[in-house]
Amino acid sequence: MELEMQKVWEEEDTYRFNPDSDRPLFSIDTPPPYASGKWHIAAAIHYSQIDMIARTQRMRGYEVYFPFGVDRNGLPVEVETEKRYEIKMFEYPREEFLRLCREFLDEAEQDILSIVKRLGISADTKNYFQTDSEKWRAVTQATFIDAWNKGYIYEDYRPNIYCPRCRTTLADAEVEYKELPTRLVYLKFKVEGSEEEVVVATTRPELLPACKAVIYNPDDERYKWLRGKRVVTPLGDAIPVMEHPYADPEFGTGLVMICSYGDKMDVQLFRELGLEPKIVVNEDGALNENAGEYAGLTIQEARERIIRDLERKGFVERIETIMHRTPVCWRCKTPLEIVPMREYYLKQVDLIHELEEYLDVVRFYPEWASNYWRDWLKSVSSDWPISRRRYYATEIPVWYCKSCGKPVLPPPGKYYQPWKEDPPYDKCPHCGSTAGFEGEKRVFDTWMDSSISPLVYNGFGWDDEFFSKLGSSDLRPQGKDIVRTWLHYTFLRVHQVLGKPAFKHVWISGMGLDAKGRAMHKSLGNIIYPWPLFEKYGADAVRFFGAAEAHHGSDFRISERKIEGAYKFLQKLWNVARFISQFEEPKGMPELEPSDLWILGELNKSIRRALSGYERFDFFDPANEVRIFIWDVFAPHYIELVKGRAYGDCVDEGKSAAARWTLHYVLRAVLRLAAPVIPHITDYIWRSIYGGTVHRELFPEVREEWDTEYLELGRKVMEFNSLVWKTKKERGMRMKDPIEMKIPEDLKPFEEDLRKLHNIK
RNA sequence: GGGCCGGUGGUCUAGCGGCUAUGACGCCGCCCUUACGAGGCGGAGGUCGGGGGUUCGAGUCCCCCCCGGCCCA
Repeated sequence: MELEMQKVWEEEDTYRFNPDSDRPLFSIDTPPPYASGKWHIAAAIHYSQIDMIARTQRMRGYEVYFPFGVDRNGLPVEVETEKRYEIKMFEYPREEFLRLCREFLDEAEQDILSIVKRLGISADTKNYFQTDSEKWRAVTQATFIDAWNKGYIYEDYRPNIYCPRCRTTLADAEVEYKELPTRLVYLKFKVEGSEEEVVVATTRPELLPACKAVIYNPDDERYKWLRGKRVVTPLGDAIPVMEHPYADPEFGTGLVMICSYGDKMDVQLFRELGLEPKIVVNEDGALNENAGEYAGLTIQEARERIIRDLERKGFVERIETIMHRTPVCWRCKTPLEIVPMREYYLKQVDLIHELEEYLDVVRFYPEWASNYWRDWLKSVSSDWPISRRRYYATEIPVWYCKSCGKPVLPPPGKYYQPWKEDPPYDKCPHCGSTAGFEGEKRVFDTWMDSSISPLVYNGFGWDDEFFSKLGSSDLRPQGKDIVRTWLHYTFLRVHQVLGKPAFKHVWISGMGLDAKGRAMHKSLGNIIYPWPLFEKYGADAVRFFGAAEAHHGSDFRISERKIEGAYKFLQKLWNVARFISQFEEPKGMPELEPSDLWILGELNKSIRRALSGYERFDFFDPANEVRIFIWDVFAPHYIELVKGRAYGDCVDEGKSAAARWTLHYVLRAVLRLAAPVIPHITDYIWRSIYGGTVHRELFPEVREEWDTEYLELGRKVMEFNSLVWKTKKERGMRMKDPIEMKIPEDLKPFEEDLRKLHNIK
């Protein structure tokens, strides 16, 4: 049934976006999933929730632009490709390596697209975007050229976080921390001009050649006497002893050696203390000539060697093994180094204040999720290094004049590959030389591409007319884990390009966890794949679970039990619809009976709750409200109550019509209310009973004239029903058996329906 | 170490100072038969994360701590 619906939607293009519609436009900045590896169920649910947003907006009267894109740039695919073919990127021809990456991406992409389609996601997957397409990359480069012209780009030589394995610099956001066992080596330093010794503990003995100072905490009385003195390292260098609060008296001996560079703190201390760095680690992760006899060794080798040497010479007091919080590469988990390199930077520090103002105008769902971004803005302290020494990414569109060496940029609008192409000019604008140009070999950080998604999707740089209608996207839906990267960078970049907030609405979701509450990771082996669940329960059941399981914004645990429960609810809905479909729907509204007014009042209540949930893009209330209404109220009480009347058993035609009319009215309302969450079954029913598609309908409205006193009485009817059923059971009677019962005075209006239902004499 | 969010029976959830703490899913009995492999009736299951305090009275307000998730240092 679901597959059948999906085919119909595709054939009739149900969700086609018409930019010239007279409805207000609403555009969604769909997260482009990364095309590597297989999707787990949490990702599938995330995208179906985003789909619910799109469907909600359609039913609220918007013309919704819901594009789809696939992220194909960057490290992960390079790593996967290296693994699959057992090759090393830098030892492989660049062109050829790119081809292998593309092959891998095409496969992964198809896997994702098939899941997206199976979920019934109403995005435009026919014309999907790819972040590595010429179209997208040309826009990335155009916005870079724009930023360059506006003075946001600069190149600087400074310490960078560097992954020796991936041979690239990393942004702060790409650094992870891992507790790793490390040896803490206690080294003896001599105090200059005396025979006294002090002991310094370090996890990085191989950086001893780069050691430029030793610090202690100003509150640490043990070392006050060292103030102003110098100490001699085991390698014979005399270096100053300084006070700095960074030194933790509890760690090691309380003395810390400062080297260029062991970690980010070293970088800061070198600056603060005015020390001259001595660089000993090269870009390939090996020590250089500054390391003296250790030159040419890798960091690991140098560490072993220096420990051995120093032990032999008696400089090692002792060695402890500790758990140390080590910065590692987010992708390959290799411990990171700090290496000074020349890199391009995009300014952001100067703009933080302007971005903070957006916190007041952009609406976050849930409201408190804005804290994620607010906190990050507070802690941004350096500009964004945007160049990378990798292959599979957008090239930096710069050539350098072979004569004067100055950078020259091409005009925006085209996709450039400077490492293999000639520039679109032959004379240097700086020196006039025609000596030719050297193409830039570096590429961009992939967030440079993804951070302009709301521009690319909406036509910026490739369809001006389209873009003029849409502007930047209206809503960004995404997970909370990438606020400081994707969300932050998008606001930054769009601000630089347009001078406006990228979005009006930002929707932040929690994470789907496994049954024990852990995130799904390959390494944990706890990944739940979606296909078996689709086959057993269908996409709607999975979607319903995704909506009804937890409030928006909080993490939720995946439970097959609950998905099964959702499936049962869908069955119930199906049968309710089947029952109602046997009755003809009366044309005009007949005069309604108390029972009818009661259920319509209940319906009002449910519509109110559901719509207020939809307004917040929170599907918890809508899903649960519909379920409770159908399952606990409408089916067991109202339908039972009016069954006889609907069939027309010994009642007049008007009363029968009232029941039939109400049944259909409620069904129509409920189907529309549930359509964003469970699009397949609702449309299937809608089409077979009423014709047309439910997905082009609007949400049902509250009709206040139905907020009557029967609403309250109806609750009593439900209690009375229970009482009758219980009494019959106690007396060992069958449900159909006639019974003598007194109907409470206040339920008189319902008397006729009640008598029929319970066969009351 | 800091920030944010959260912590109510196995799971999700109502509750926003006041009766013996909701409801759902799941579980266990019994019953029934239908628009429905569904339903009806009953049942087991909770120190409301812990400890203090405010109050006549606290999941509900305040403080401290613990745990989980995410992020940062």
